[in-house]
Amino acid sequence: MRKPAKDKQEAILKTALTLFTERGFFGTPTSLISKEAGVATGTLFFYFRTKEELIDTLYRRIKGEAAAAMCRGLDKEKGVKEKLHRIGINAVAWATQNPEKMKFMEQFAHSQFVSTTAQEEGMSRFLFLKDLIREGISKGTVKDLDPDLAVSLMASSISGVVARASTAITPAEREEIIGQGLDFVWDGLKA
Amino acid sequence: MRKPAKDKQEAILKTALTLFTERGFFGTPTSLISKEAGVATGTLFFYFRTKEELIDTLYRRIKGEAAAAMCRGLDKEKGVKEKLHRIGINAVAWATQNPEKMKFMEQFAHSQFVSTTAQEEGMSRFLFLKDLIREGISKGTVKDLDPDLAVSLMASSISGVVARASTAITPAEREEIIGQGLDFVWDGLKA
Amino acid sequence: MRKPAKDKQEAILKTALTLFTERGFFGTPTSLISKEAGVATGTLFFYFRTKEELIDTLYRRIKGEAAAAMCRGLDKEKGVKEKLHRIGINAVAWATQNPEKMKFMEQFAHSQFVSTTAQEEGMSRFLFLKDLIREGISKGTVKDLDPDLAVSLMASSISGVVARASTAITPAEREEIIGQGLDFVWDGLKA
Amino acid sequence: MRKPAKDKQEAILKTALTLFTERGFFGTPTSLISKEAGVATGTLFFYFRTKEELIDTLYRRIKGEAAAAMCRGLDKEKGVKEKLHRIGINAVAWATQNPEKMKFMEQFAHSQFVSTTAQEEGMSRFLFLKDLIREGISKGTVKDLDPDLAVSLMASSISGVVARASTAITPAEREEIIGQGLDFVWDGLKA
DNA sequence: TATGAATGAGGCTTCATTCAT
DNA sequence: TATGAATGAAGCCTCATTCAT
Repeated sequence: MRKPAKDKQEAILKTALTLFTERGFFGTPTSLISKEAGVATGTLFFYFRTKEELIDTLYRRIKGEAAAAMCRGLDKEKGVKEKLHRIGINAVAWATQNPEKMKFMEQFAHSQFVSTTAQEEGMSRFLFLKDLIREGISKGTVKDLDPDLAVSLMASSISGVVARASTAITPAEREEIIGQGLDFVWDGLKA
Repeated sequence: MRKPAKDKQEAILKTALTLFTERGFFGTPTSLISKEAGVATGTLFFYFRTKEELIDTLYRRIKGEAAAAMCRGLDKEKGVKEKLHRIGINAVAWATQNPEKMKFMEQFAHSQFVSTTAQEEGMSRFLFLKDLIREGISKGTVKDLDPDLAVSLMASSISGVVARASTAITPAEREEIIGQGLDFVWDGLKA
Repeated sequence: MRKPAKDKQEAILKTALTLFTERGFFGTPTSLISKEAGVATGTLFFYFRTKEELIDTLYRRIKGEAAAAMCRGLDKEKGVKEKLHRIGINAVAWATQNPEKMKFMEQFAHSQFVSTTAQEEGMSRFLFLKDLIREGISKGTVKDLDPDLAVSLMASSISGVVARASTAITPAEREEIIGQGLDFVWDGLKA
Repeated sequence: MRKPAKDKQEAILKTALTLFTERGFFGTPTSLISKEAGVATGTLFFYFRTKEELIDTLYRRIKGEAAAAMCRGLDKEKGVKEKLHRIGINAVAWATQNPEKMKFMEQFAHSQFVSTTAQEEGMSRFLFLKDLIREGISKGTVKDLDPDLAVSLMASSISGVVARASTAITPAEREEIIGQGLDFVWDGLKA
């Protein structure tokens, strides 16, 4: 029964994500991860040399997933405004549908001590956003502001929207909140 | 030799703030805090029953300081727009001038496992902001959006501005960034 | 009852010596040392940062003791022969009376991986032996051989004597063995 | 592709010898041995039931080799003196030419916790030496000393010679050292 | 108030060994 | 014969916390 290769690795990653978001990186012993994942302690360290490597791997995966989700259907949009809007919708949708992953990423971003390599590597995936902002500025659709600031503001605003949206009671209310949030961002950016 | 009592407590708090922002809550042993603060290990636990209590105390203090800083000169402003602008300026100024404290608060906000009591208590200090937003909406100066969302967006945007501002090289550049950031917020909120 | 300072440190060193000689460095968990010494696990690491540091400390101590024992009464002897003889007697006597310490040192000397610093430092204590050999050579009492070789041969021969002496049944037999061993060394060295 | 079977077993033994002398028994994980030997972890345990058995096998082999080397050309020598001298030359030559194996044997001899069976079995190969000493004593060529002591002294002296010889810089220097060492032994033993 | 030696639960990681293939 | 993923006991060490002084 040693067939389903990598099955255990997946189980570990999945369990780790849940536990980390529930209890934090430091509140989650590796022993608990392996127990909940149904594998031996040694198995975790067979797939990930250290706890930190496990966290990093998780981060890279999720960051990739998020980046992919944000770009979904992006090529169908023509104007900068539409593209930014689509990105916003995608981002908020992904974050709302994957609250654990969102929480994980925020925890990661704000934790000292965890590998900065992964942090920087993750950022590189969002360079296209900066380019989009630049394009908007040159076309006169977007205000003439610092592109890095614009990216930073978009990211943090989405965070803010998601935080509020997650306390919404009805789906309708949540939709409403999300719509208002995206308007805020666009009104803040447009020329 | 006539050191005012509580001197050591202050030393502990000050040292803890620095170490926590440098190394994170979990990367900072209490033994290191006491050593760097120049007191014995036991002394720390004389003033704070647990490490968590030390963190909480620090949080409450800083949150109070931040709230006070945000309100500075607020009564001199008349309109809602002016008031919101002043709050924004104050907030960004405080965060920029107290990067350690800002970093501490963000770390605190995103760490599971640390007391939620302090977290909620801290939030209560910002209720006045919500009232201000409501006032703006009723007067027609501010968009008709969910007040909680507005507060959340303001807070996260300020975070975004500060993150970008902290990478600015010249003071002039920083001022520029801050100005653009505040414009973003207001344009996003105004009716 | 926290008075007898350093008492626990001594207990740890003493227990460690016994256990290391009985079970080897690697066959002796630090947890066993602390248990047998009647202290908490943490206490061991309060006095010695690592297991290796404990081993090193023990080594340095014992090496110092051995060196001191070898020199006992040395100034009363006049000729080189008498001095070498006294050193031999002292060395064998010490080793025979401190079998644990002797075993510890041999184990240490032959274990890879343990700090070489202590090993070299220990050697320096025996430089006087080399000088004595040199003196004997120049006076024509000792054969003209390489002084380093002579020191090495003395040390290893003493090891050989002790190994055999430790299997002696009666004290008289042991004395006989020791006498023969010392004769061997001197006959091997004399001009 | 027609590799003679047992090829892997040889590779394991060879690699193990090198690693053990470089890093010690406990500093060498079986996983490292198999990796360096180019075989799977399981393969090592196919040929040797336990790590200890691997060490024992290595020990027995090397001890046999050493014993054989010591006896080389022994039947051509007539007198006891000549025989002892030949043994000495052979022993030192073997040890000098096989430093890894020598180091391995010394490490083995001084490590507690490793099987004593092999240790005793190995000793039995050197009984002929004791007989030779006895013969020398009865013929009046060798001092009248305890034969066990004599064997012990010869073994340890050879160890001492090798230790010093291994730090020699030129081959000529080494030859010189070895010659002096053998003289020491004989002068120490002769009647 | 202040000290710092002492505690011990618990964390991360290693590694000899097994076993299904 | 040979593989290597999987196991889990056990090791070293950390660190929040206590308490006698």
